[in-house]
Amino acid sequence: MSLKIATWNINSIRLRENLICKLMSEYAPDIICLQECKSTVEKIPTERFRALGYSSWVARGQKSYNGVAILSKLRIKDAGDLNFAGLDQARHVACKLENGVTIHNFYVPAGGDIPDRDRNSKFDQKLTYLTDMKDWFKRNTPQKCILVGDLNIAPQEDDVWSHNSLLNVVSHTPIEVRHLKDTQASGNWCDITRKHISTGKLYSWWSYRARDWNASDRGRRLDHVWATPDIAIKSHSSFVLREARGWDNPSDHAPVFANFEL
DNA sequence: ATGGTAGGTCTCCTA
Repeated sequence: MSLKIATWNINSIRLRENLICKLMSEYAPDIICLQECKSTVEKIPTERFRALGYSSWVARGQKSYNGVAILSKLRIKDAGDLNFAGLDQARHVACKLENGVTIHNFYVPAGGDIPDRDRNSKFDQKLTYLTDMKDWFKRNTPQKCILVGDLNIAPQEDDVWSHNSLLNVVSHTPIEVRHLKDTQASGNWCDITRKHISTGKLYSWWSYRARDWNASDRGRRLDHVWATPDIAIKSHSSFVLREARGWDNPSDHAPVFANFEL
């Protein structure tokens, strides 16, 4: 069976209901993982999603901040969530499909502005969150798993518009990259996006603050699709839907897609 | 070197 999955930091699921429906109608992923829903679970508008075939869904939410959801055309069997760094925030939800594949959807803390864990508690929480992820996947060896989400780190030089300019900017600092790599290694995760698009600049986020995000193109690849080796060998293509950043009233993130033939 | 925009909500926090 083929499996097409998309991950998208939506920056308010209620404000962007139309854009999600557009993605569903025009690109028809089997599974859409959303982050920054900024909504309690009860207020998520699921009716139109259901009408478009996404009748199985799970979410974790809170008022104003964070929030994650998995909207699926395939029946979801089981769901759960993990709470890392003692934050008690809606930053993770997981589900198991009937074909035995598990999907993890993460929204890693952004980490504030100052890249120093002693001076900035949000940066400390981000690194602790990644360490807790690493420890959890070390203790619970993932198999037949796909991990997606806004991990808020652009690890490679080609994942940012300027490696040198961003070395001291939260999202691309060496200590964050090291933490992300350690997390990746702990679960034996394969970076699916870079498996298929191995060289060249690739971004999934462009700041709202740019005068012209498309012309200046100062992007970062903050959104990721990973898979365990048993699933990774069955992946065959990936893409970032850059055009979605230019849709009306857009999120500052573009959806990232991966295709599998399981 | 600085400030730029966006969303949610309860007047400022977070990204």
